[in-house]
Amino acid sequence: MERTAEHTSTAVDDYLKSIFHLTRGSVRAGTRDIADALRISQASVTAMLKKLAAMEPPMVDYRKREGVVLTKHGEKRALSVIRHHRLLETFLYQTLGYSWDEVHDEACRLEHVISDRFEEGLVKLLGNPTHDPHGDPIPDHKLRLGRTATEALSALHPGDRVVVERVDDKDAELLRYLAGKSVLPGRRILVLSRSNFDGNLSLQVSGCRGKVVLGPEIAERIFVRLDR
Amino acid sequence: MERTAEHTSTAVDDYLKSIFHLTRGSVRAGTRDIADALRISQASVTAMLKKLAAMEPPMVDYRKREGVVLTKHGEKRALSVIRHHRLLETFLYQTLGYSWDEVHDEACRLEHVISDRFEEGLVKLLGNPTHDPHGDPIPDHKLRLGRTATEALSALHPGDRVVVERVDDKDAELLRYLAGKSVLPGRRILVLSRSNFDGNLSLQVSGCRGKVVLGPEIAERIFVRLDR
DNA sequence: ATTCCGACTTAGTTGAGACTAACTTTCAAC
DNA sequence: GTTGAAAGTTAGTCTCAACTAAGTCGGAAT
Repeated sequence: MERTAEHTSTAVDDYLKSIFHLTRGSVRAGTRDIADALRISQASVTAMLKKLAAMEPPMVDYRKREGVVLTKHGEKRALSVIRHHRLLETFLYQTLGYSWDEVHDEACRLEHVISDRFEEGLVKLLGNPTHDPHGDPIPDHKLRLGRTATEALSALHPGDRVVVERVDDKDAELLRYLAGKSVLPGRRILVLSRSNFDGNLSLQVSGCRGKVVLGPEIAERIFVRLDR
Repeated sequence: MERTAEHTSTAVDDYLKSIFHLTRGSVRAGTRDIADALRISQASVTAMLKKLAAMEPPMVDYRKREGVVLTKHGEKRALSVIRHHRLLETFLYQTLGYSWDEVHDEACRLEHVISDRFEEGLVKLLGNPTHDPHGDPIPDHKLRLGRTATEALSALHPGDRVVVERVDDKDAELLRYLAGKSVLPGRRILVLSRSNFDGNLSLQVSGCRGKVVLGPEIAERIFVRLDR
């Protein structure tokens, strides 16, 4: 009902979130990468990057043909949206009984709309959680992002014992597939072998009889820490 | 993140909701009334009414200079949004610990965005509630709106004993004021007297020592049923 | 019957945020 | 060094939903 203009729009939030994720590792995000992540045209991205850079205070440092990074302000805003997103995922999973693969899309819609009061309510209800259902760390109330030293499952060798920490949450079909194989955050895994031919990993998963075989593209999206 | 186009937009939802509320009682809603309710210009309303009438299926029956009513489809949609709104208010109040006057604005933002799955989760969590914290009936899953035979407190006479059923929820300041006087849904009230001079009502409220005096504009926004 | 006011409509504009089409820059391969 | 593709930018357009300004309509009071 209330036609209250938000300080930053849904679209702006989405751009900042994408840039945040894309600039983990690489220094600057390219127009192309952002366009692909948001499934919009490159031209639209160029236009928006100019706006983000022209805001007061500026949300990004944008240089033509060199890409963007977030400014301090842009990063704060991105982390705030990510905090909302991950708190919501945790809530949907724990309180509303959503399955693992359903939480992402709903959280994407709600994250732009909830107030500080709502966030506070969730924190209290959920007991100040530190990780969402996929194992991603939830930025704290000062928007400091916890790090969990992890590596991709695909980088392991036979004999390694690890615990699943986090799974890339973008792809609902993948999540459903992995849930079927019991590859969930918290599960322990023993790497049995790796094929020299196709790179497939053969795994023993705790609480699951028989072995699980995963292709390298999938193993790259599962993050683990060493067990013990 | 996902740029999924909703079937009806936030703006459309708000128009349908307004028209629904305005056409309780009066037959057709006028452009002026809708403009005031949504705090936008008359011209904007005229433009949107044309669009709503041109939709497939049409959401309203609009006749120039005669006003609008909802069609069956428009009413279904309005009731769906109202169901979302009132379920959310109940959730915010009961589960997240919001106060009486905080729930409306937050629900107004969330109501457009939650999925059927979310609605279902709320219903299960809250035990299929029939009324929101202000006493308004929540449309059921078939979108049938329960009626509670009530009359405005302002229509009562000295000696009447009533129970507060519902309070107009639009005005957060009013809600805070009434909460301070313990005029809440469920409270019993005895009407002590009414002033011939200014129409003020003098009341005895259950669980509250001393009497409460309310002006007629306020009493018009409090709905009650007879006690016993 | 005229007048006047308020409700309503029309016409034209704006700003967000998307799009396509066409041009430029960069860079790797030859 | 030229060339060709991929990445990036510019220019112009579209839709949505708001706006203002300038009319029109209709009913009540004179």
